Amino acid sequence: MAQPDTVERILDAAESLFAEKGFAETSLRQITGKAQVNLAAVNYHFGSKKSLIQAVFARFLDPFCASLDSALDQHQNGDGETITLGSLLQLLVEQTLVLKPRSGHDLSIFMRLLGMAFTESQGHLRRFLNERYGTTWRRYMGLLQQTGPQISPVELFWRVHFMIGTVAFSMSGIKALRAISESDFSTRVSTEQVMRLMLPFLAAGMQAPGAGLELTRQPPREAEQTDVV
Amino acid sequence: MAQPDTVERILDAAESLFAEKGFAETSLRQITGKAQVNLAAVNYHFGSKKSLIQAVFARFLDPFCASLDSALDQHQNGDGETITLGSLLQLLVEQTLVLKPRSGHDLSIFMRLLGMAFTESQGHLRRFLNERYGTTWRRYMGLLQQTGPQISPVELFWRVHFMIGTVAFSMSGIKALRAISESDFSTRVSTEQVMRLMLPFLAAGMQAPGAGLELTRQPPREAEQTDVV
DNA sequence: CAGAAATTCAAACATTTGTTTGAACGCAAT
DNA sequence: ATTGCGTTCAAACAAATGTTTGAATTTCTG
Repeated sequence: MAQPDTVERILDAAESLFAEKGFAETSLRQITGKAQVNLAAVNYHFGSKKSLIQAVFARFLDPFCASLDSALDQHQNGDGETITLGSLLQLLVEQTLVLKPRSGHDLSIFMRLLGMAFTESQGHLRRFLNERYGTTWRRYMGLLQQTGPQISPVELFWRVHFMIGTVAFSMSGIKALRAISESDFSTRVSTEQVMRLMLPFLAAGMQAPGAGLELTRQPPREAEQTDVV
Repeated sequence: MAQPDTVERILDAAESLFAEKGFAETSLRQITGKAQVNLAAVNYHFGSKKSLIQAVFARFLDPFCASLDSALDQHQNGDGETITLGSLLQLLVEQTLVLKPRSGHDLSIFMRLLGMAFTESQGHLRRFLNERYGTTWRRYMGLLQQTGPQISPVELFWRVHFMIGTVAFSMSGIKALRAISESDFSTRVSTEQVMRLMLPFLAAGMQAPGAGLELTRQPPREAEQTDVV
């Protein structure tokens, strides 16, 4: 290796560009340009643009899920302490904040990418993430259900995604939103402050009484290209 | 005009394709293919792909904002009745549901596009929407503030966007999410049911006590390419 | 019906995209 | 020094994209 890790520089550039403009709107030439490496470097080191996208996610989701998993281990061995919804959410926030240290890593980039993982069409991404992090995710959801909230599993499932939506969306547009917020209220807010503003909103939402909706169980339909997360 | 409105067919195809795959990932050839019109028709009728994107938004935001505006008129003339946060939200939901009637218009498409309007990089879109619907939007935000919630204007501002995030995100991935929900719980939920599940979550979140954050007023920074919504 | 205007169409255009190629380079080990 | 290997580089490639063109066709109008 000649330059201080070409691979890392590509990942850095790709990460921030993806978060800023999306996958399709970001060209390899922009990435290699920003990273100051040769155009062919991406295909040499990663094989393809798709693989690069997956690598970007793997770089922060690998440590995140590992760290979350062990934190869950530790939490479950808390000698009989009942696991509460609050503690599970708190744990998630902690793991998220711990992750930050890497150089210019604004928390918003992390969240933005996470949101894109759900939103974007990119079928290959969803498959990749599901294969690689599905078990951790399902474990967390399972624990969440075990806290015995006053709502049904289905409603809990949706509420978790409502929560993700709030976070992902706010962090997605945070740059533009912050600009409006500033110009309208002459008040500057940091990414962390926005997250802190989010907490009471989310907590209240999660603990709200159920919708009392009659959700009738039905036999699953014939498989219909269920490209599940 | 020869075929049953080429323009309309293009808009229909573009709308559903955009909602499904995003702007950049949708090519004019896919659109014209689905609409069964000639490739050149888009540039002939709309001028460019950008203009087509704006036209797609205008088609449902024009009536929506007009209808919302008059509903606000009517609401404000409610002989002294105090406007509550609840009534304002309720009003928004009503206007949204009224909009549905057009043919195959799943509510999710509407919401998905709305979310994309905030999220996507597409600078031209944000400018277009701000110019065209900014006043209605600011009016609504103003009324929301006048309901005198227990939180600061800044926090209210962010909460509204948290709310939008919940809706937009859930509706964005609703197809995939619904698939998971079905396979995990053998329970089928409609788009409207998801929205109804959302209500208690959102209501509780909006009415939650403030974060109690010290947000210090600061002089606005030098204009920094503030490409505001 | 005839002419004009509007629309559709197939073909081509110029760019941009991701990817591949083969030579040049750098640096370790023999 | 020379060999071998991993890496970088400039150049080119095929495919796809948005757009334009000019003739053909349809629709409207006088």
